[in-house]
Amino acid sequence: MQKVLVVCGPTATGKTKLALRLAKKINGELISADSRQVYRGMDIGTGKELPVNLKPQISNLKYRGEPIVFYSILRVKVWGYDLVSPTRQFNVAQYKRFADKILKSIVDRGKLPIIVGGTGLYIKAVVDDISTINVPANRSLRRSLANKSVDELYNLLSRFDPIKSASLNTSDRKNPRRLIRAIEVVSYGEKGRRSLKKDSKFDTLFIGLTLPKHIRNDNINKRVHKRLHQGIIAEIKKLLNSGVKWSDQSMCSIGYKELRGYFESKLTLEEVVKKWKDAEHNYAKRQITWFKRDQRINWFDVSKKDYLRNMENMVEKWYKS
RNA sequence: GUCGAGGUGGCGGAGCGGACAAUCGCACCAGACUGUAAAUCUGGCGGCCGAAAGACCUACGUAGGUUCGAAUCCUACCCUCGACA
Repeated sequence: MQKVLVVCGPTATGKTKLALRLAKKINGELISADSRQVYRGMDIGTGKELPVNLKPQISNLKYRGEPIVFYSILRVKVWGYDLVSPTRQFNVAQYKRFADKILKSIVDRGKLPIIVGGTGLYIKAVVDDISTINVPANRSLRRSLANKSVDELYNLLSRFDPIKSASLNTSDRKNPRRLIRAIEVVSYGEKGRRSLKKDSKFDTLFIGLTLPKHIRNDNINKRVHKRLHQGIIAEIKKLLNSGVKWSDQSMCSIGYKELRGYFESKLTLEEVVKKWKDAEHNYAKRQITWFKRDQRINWFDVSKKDYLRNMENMVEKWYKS
């Protein structure tokens, strides 16, 4: 069975660095599972591990008619950066199509695919698949539903798909985005749903990286300042000048959306930095909540002395088996 | 020093005699998640007991007072801010 290594966990734990190290050791290539690093020109704020002046290389693979680029970092190929323009929408389905293709290509070349990132849903889509992933967005439906209250949406869903509506938890019942998506899925009809195979087609090893909260938050705070020094403000200026709008999906990324208040002179840099840090802390928490549920993940506390040796032992043992 | 505004939970900020342990936002804690996922959404959030209902305690600058009852009214004092000196 095809082996796939997954390196996941909350932000600011050093996933990419670790994955690069492992890739060198066991001849792997990285596939970034990160919903923001897909955007071109958003480098500093999304934390792409790019050495200065490193240029992307063009592969012979295509995605939506365009050649897929990759970066060669420490002689390891890294895929998943710079997939689309930041003026575009992006979603799991697109990611899945891209990742499946790259994964196959890595395997074909006899290398080990290493999926690395903090976007749990993206990892899930590749490793476990998502049954309704092929139901496309229905713009006009979404538009017509946009102003409805959650109760109206819920009632609508109940009418079309009572089983689905009854199965929703109290949180999702009040989540307009999910309700609209659920309606979108029913209205697409049965052809949109496919049953998933119970058994994964991969032999997957999950490595999860953690840090005690105070260290993690400290890392995050330092990283915020680092990114400011690296020039995220200039990066945003450049994006705006090139036609990216604050309302674009890409710009609602942490770091960017907080800086908006500063750009519009509504907040001081200090206030913005505080918000930015808070947003990162909250994000890390959400990631932890997501990943915690996955029993397959082998967790390693990065602040512990022997974590590297223990983890590498585990990976090597799995790799050779 | 005088005049004016104000002092409320970790912070911002409502409340201005009973329905107030105190709207709401932030932070914080916990959770959800199947095409926006760095998104979106849910619950909790003074203390103590409790599964819960609920009880009790301590709280709206400090000290008194009025009242059956005060974060809300009165008095004095302390502090902050603005204006005038």
